Amino acid sequence: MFEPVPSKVDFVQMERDTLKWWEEQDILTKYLHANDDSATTFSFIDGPITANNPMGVHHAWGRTYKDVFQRYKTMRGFKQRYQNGFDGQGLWIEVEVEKELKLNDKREIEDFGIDKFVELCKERVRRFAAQQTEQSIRLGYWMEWDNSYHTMSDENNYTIWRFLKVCHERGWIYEGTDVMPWCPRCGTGLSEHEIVTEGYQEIVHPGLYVRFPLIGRENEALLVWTTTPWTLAANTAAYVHPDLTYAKARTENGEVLYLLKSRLSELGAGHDVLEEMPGADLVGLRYKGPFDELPVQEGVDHRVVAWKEVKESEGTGIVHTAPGAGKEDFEISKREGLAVIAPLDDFGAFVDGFDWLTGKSVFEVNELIYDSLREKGILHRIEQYPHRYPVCWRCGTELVFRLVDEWFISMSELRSMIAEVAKKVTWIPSFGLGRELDWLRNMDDWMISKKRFWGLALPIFKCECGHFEVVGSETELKERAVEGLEQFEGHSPHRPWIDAIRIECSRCGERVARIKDVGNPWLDAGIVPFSTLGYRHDRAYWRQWFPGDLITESFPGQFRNWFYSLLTMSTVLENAEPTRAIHSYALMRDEKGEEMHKSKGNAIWFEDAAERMGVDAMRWVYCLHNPASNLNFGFGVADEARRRFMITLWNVYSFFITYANIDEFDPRNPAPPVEDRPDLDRWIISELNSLVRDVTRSLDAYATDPACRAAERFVDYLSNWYVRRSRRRFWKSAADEDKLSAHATLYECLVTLNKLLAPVMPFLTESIHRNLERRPGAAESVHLEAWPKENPSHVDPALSDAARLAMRLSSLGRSARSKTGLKVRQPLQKLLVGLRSKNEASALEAVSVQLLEELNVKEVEVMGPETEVSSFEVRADMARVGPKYGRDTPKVLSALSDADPTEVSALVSSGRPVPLGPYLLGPEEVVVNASDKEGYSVASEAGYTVAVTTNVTEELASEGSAREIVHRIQNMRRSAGFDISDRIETFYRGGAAAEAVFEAHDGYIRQETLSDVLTRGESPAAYTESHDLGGAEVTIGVRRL
RNA sequence: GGGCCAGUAGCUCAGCCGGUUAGAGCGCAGUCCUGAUAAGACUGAGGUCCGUGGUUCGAGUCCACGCUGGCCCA
Repeated sequence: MFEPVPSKVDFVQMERDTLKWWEEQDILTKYLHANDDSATTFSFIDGPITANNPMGVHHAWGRTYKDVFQRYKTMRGFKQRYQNGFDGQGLWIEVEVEKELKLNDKREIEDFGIDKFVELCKERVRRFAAQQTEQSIRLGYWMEWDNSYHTMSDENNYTIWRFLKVCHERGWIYEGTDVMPWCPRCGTGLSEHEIVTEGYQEIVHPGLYVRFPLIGRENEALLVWTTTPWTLAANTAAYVHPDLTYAKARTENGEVLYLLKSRLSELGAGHDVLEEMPGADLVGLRYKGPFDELPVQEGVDHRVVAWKEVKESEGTGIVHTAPGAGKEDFEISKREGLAVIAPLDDFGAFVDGFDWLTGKSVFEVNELIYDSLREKGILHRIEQYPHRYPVCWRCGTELVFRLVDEWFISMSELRSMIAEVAKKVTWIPSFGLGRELDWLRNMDDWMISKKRFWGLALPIFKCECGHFEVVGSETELKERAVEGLEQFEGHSPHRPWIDAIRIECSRCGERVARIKDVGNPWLDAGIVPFSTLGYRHDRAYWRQWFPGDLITESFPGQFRNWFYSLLTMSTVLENAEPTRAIHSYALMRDEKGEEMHKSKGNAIWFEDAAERMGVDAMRWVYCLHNPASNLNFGFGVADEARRRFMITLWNVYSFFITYANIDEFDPRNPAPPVEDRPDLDRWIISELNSLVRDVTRSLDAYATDPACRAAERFVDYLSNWYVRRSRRRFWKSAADEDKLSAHATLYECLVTLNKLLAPVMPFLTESIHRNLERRPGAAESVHLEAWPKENPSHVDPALSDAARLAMRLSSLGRSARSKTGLKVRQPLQKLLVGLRSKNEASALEAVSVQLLEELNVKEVEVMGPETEVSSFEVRADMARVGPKYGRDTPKVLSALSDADPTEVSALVSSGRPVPLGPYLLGPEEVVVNASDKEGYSVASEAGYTVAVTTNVTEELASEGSAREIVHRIQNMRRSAGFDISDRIETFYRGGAAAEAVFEAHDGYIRQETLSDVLTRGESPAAYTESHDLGGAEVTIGVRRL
């Protein structure tokens, strides 16, 4: 006996129960070790999740993929590592800890104590790692949770040292001066990766028009435009576009100004153009700078320089430049030999040499700058200028561009090496490779340093003498250390403890400290295929698991972040691909397709989602989706998944259990051989085996969506055709071979389907498995079962075709019937079927009984020429005609359209070829649709035609009434609260016509309603109702026997 | 300015190797069925498959050039 299954189900409660059962039975441990002795391995490398906040539903999406692929491979018998990872070093952690401590900037962190601060960072990571672990378990994500790796681990950090050492040995590490985007609050530079991700906001800045008086041209000035007033203090040059036309114009108040001709409107009305010239004519002119009185400006030669990127669409076409405060400006300054003035310190305040500006923040000097310009009489105008401007992606502070010393890995040699490695990876979706290569072509050298506290301690020791060294391991550090080892001992290789170490400069012998910088966090994640696989200590183990078989991560961003760092580090260390396949997916949006934001209120918390929609539904939505496109996620779509798929599946399962229990079906007994079962059974078994094949192929290719779509189609077949068509086989009283066959077939379908679904919906399938699978040798958990194997000998395309034909004809038949307005309960005499080709006649033969039942007709007949259908449409079957006749096709088509359709259809339906001038079309090459027929209701589609007779004879009407009566009695049985299998006595009383129906169909009514006897009259002991039967009143009573 | 991706029904999306009559779900209007039932089936309305040109007997599908949107880079 199976546990009875309620038709209504609380999936969420079921998930909680299943979680508890897994825990009690320690199923996870059994799963993790299921393939310990397997010779084949599958190496999944987990991209570490940032352990800085609770997990969201977008994380759940990615973690579902990770889980699904690993579960699938487990069922396939692959040995795996199941190691989860947490990412925990870097600025994003620092920012949150700063908020918790209410610290405002780097100086306050230093006052607070770097050691305490760093410990709190570690503590935060551990806290959220624990929470994310709990959430992941709720998601049904099965990993070896007490073996998760951390990027903040010593091993991870030291392995990065090893990588940096190799880079250094190849000469790729250098310290460079560059203008970098800089966050004055965080006091650190941002790499370009960080700035492009989420770094821009719409901000209103002043658009400032300033006159730069030309030297040697009295009363003439350049009209210059800028949106960053503070940079004027560091101005050293002005750009013009050499090819554009500039104008010299006199304004109403007599000033003579130069600017782009197309921007003359900036001067307002009433100006006179004195002269026009190309920008090239202005190049080389000298001007008086706006802040020449500042000490730093002493001796600076301000001149006009050509630059082809000057835009015509904004400003004046004359761009002020401060090479110490702009990235492109700095590059041009190197080319043109311009003076470079670096105005800002770490916190965005002016450095020494700026007189009254020194010590003031860039954010507070605008008014002072305007006053000074006004005083000098060179301020022309100020306007409001809204534009997109970069902000710090962690704290939202406006960035400044600042001249700094940072550490880089040179990409000039590596670039092409990485590209070659990238090509060895299978990218899913395939455009991933193109994106990665595009990034590789365009990227600059990799800036690896960050002037912060919590992160990889860059093992670079730079001496006053200019020499620097990279330490490659903890052993080397201890060997080289000449000071500070005692303070460091017992600590992780982090600031501040590691900063105590001094080594001896191998060039000059001085004692040298580590540079203060920490590392770019993508180093932390990129080293994982080495650090977590024992690269430094156990090469044999590492070789067993490297390269990985698969990683999966959200692609926006990762091409320049994790994918990039993985490829780079693996190229440097081994010149090998870190993973054989990279699976990636797009972004999650809300149900309306808008970005999810906590502040917008449309974000969904993982816990809410898990408790309201259930994680199986969530996982199903994820897996059904094409990962290359954004996923619009919410409660509505999950609800739909539950209704459309899960409840349908559950209903089939519940149906099976109900009848299996009634019939005491025992799956341990031998089932009838498949080849002896009826067509319907062999058909669904065939579909099942095709499903096994399709799902297996899809998951082998890391594609969940085609697998899920195939499963949906199968469940639809199972529910809306197999069970629907088999119901009477389960209802009937006789326990014969046919019934056993039906039970065995449905059982096999459910058990096999359940395994196929197990990776995607681990909870529902576990619940079904535990109830359904009682056979000897079955695993206690579905997740410990072996993956089903396709049995090709059970796949029969002819059965599939026949079933599809039956479904199609049924659908057309229902369409034809619905036009008559007669209920399906009313039997009709005849069904005429027009087939697309003669070959389908045998298929029709095979399914005609199903059609009779499904459409409630007495006979089915193939439509022939003798059936007098009044009008036909004939068409060529292009899939056959096109390839056969090639360029003659148009002639064949026109000949066919000229022919008489009635004659053509007569030939076709009798299976004879159709002569069309020089051509002879085979009957299978023509498609006939019949559109109308006297006395019939017709429906036609795609070459198939179905017609039903509309005439209801007295006999048919009586039978229809009998069916109606059965229907009413069935409902009464339910209203009376009888059990499905209760036997009853039925009483009836009404007019003569109605009573005649009972008498004429006595056997049928008794059989259908489990009535042992039909009694004319009424009984007080019976549950009694009055019914209107085609205008006549009938009183019916039912009594349990 | 360069690269990548997408554009199919009101919405969200399928559509394999080109086959002439393009599908699903949701939504809308209606009908039916119901011993799987807080489901299900069917019917209907709704489509210049972004545009233009090309290849082909035949193009939603392949090619070229555009347009629009998104992402990335400059």
